[in-house]
Amino acid sequence: MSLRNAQPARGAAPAGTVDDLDRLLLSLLTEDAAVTNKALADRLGLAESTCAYRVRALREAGVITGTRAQLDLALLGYPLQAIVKVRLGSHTMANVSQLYDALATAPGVIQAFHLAGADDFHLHVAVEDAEALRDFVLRHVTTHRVVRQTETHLVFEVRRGAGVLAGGGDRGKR
Amino acid sequence: MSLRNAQPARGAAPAGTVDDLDRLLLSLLTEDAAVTNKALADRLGLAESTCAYRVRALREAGVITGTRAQLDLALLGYPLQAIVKVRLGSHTMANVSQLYDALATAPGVIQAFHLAGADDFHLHVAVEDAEALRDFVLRHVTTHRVVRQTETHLVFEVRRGAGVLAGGGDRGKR
DNA sequence: TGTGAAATATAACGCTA
DNA sequence: TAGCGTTATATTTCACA
Repeated sequence: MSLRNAQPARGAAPAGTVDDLDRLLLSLLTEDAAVTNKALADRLGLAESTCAYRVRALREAGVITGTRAQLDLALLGYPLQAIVKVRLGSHTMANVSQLYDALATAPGVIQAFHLAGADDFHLHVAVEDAEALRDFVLRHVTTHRVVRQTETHLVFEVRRGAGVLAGGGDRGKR
Repeated sequence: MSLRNAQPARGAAPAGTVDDLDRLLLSLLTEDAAVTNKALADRLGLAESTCAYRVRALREAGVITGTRAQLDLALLGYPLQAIVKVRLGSHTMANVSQLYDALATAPGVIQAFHLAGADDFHLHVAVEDAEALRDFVLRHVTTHRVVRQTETHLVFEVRRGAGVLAGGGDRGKR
């Protein structure tokens, strides 16, 4: 079980299998990646060595891509968040990918979504105040010639969702 | 400087001040929260004790709200992502907050945005396939009576943005 | 799975500028 | 007051049995 075998074992899934225990583990790590291995092992009823082994395997398999610190943006002086919808006038490959690069690296952008549909991109941004928001759009979005239209919506609140591991193991059995 | 004083010092900002060094620190921790204190200190040219001190202070001040493991959703079996726009028919406080709770805890939801504008919520979801996406919308969104309309858009790609700390210290000087 | 050695983190201290 | 270096203690990690 689990993804210890990167080599195509018998009838296993291509990139290794993640079992329910792994899912529980991942679920706990997405809540708080700073938990000690001991605490993790205790909560799952595993030996510490086994627990550490599984976590390392998940990391090496690429399932865990990294761990990041979460910041309180308001405390940092960026209390205003918005979604900026971006529509292009031209959709050549070069245009799109170049703009995507520029948008994703613009200061204040938390996440950049490349979408199918009328909106090409959704930018989730955090800024100091309304003026900074206007500046952001004018400076980093509408300056690009390919951008035909933008629409900015205030974000009242963002919540982390339950994620794909919700339920703790009853999903993914298809 | 920095946020050692939670008490309202002279003309300082309410919750303490975050200086450029703190911002650099935070920037590194948002990239990889698993770095050792020693590595952090080395990279910033700080003494380990000082570095640990500042990180702890940032944590206690609430600037760092936690650390989370990032997962490769595709590897986990959820290769399809979408933005589900949700519009309500009624906007009473109770309706909105109750629905928000339900949406944010629905399995598959990565993030839930509560927005100003025509769309009340944007849900960023990850699912197994197109069928699961349809099921998600029918089961967890349109079932709620207050939901008047939904619109689902495929996500081609999501990128982490530069964040508010981009530039490493030249921002926030207003 | 359990164990033990090496590495690391934490907290407290005095000292300096 | 912020930073530094040191200490002692607790904890973690890693390789191996």
